[in-house]
Amino acid sequence: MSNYSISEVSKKTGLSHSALRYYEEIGLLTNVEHEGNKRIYTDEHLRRIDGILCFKRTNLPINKILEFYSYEENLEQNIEDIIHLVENHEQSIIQEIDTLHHYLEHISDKVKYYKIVKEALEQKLPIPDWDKVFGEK
Amino acid sequence: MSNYSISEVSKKTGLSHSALRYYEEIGLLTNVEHEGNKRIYTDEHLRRIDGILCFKRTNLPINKILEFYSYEENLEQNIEDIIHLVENHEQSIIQEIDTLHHYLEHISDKVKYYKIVKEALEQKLPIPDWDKVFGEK
DNA sequence: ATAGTGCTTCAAGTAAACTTTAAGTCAAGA
DNA sequence: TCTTGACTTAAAGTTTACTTGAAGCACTAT
Repeated sequence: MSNYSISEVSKKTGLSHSALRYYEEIGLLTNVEHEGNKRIYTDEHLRRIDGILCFKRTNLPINKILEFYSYEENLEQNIEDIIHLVENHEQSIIQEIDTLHHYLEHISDKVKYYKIVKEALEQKLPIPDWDKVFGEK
Repeated sequence: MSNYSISEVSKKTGLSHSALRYYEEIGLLTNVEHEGNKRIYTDEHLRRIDGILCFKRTNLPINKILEFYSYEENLEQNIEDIIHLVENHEQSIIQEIDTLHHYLEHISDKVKYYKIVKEALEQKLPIPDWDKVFGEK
């Protein structure tokens, strides 16, 4: 169990100093001790930050992340809510992956199309229509 | 080739009236004619909006979308840039899908964990540690 | 004649998630 | 002793992508 300065935590987590202070201010990081006038973070904090980043990188808004950790304070009483929250989030990630897959195809088509356009331009041929390349609709 | 009022376009695309006006204001929707004092959208506009939404839903920021359509104005001159833009975007979508898959596993573990916790609570057993359920690290 | 509907403009307001700035504390090193 | 560097606080500022509000025009229905 070691202690870390804000700079060390920033390096380890990729979060800026100001973001770390912001998280503390809004109550997302709690129990940050001060030795003299300096913050001290523990391994416990690092684990919490890992959790936060897991939620954040999957686009759970901060107020929901706050909600999650507030439920965790009293698991017994909030077990239903916490399961609800993480299950919902799981579904929204699955949904988002699906959406991205769907639109990725369109974007890949655009890549193909503009490469064909480039070829045509280089050979001074007429620029082919999208519909001619991919068919109507 | 038909014409559409702002309300019809809003219904068809899911974009709000104000969003449509905003897109016009920033130059993302161009050549919107006014008959009397009313906007008229064409099939051309609907196609453009489809394109915009494809980019938007894959998290391409609006200024990049603007950039894309400004390149399109002069394909010949900007073909390299446009290919660059769509290829970059394609990669960032692939990357994002990957990230989501990665964190989805963690979230699914959380779902499992809290369901086990719920069982334990119901049977008045001690709440198992995360590490006991999933192993260290 | 009046009310309602659907549109218009322009300016100001909003939410999320930080960042920036200004002013100050504290300990170590030259 | 003085300076440097890492830290502190509190308040104001930033960005993105819109939304909201106020005031007004044009047409239709009563």
